Amino acid sequence: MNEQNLDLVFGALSDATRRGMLAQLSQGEANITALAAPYDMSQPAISKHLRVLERAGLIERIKRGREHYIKANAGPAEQAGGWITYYAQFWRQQFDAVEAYLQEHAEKKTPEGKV
Amino acid sequence: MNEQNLDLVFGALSDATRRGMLAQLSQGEANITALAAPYDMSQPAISKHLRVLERAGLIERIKRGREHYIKANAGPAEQAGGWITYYAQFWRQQFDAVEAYLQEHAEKKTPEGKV
DNA sequence: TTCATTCATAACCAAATGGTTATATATTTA
DNA sequence: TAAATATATAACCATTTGGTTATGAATGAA
Repeated sequence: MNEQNLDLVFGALSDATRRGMLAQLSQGEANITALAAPYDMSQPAISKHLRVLERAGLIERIKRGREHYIKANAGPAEQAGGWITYYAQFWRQQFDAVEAYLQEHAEKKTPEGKV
Repeated sequence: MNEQNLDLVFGALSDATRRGMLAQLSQGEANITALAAPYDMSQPAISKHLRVLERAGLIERIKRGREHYIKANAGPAEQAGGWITYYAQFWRQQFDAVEAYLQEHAEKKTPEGKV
């Protein structure tokens, strides 16, 4: 997964409506009408959100007659999650190291360990 | 972490420059000049990117004299990563279930298991 | 065949985003 | 004190984003 794909995936995840759709898809595939139901939004708006998710590779479309079924694709999300997990490890490590240092040098905000 | 915070975190992560800064911060805190160095971009543009990261809670600012040191904050990233991990589990599960079903019913693209 | 349903596309709009240049502020150095 | 450095802010601009209404195309049902 290159940088531009990460842009698309994180960008797609940065909207509550789209995350809601993905959450709904965790229950299994759904057609577009069903996906749209929870939102007070025009049908073309829904269509646009789905296109964003599709461009990011987070969903796939399967046409069955006049209905389009949507299913979520784990791969790109896992990649994006991997990016976070990898770096968060280092950030967490540094934070904990500073905490430990402060602990050792008793530079606590509540001295003597009392409240 | 509420929906709006997730918007901010994923939105902040959806730009390669900002991800690059966070990657750099995995090596430890840095001042803004150092963070800006790899990018062919004006100083105010860098300043804006940092503000986006800050609003998302992904970084913190520590002023030491005229220099502002930046350090990454693991918490919000971990939360966002948790969102992905949680749902990706279901999406992956469904995908694998379909794969297994197709396997069992021998509806493979390469019949008889041969190429 | 005709009507209803499902979905996509075009055209438009306001607001947000990501960049710029110019300028200001605070701090350090000479 | 004067100059240099580090950073922020204001004002501006083009593009993208997230919504709308209007319309069209494909499919299914009556």
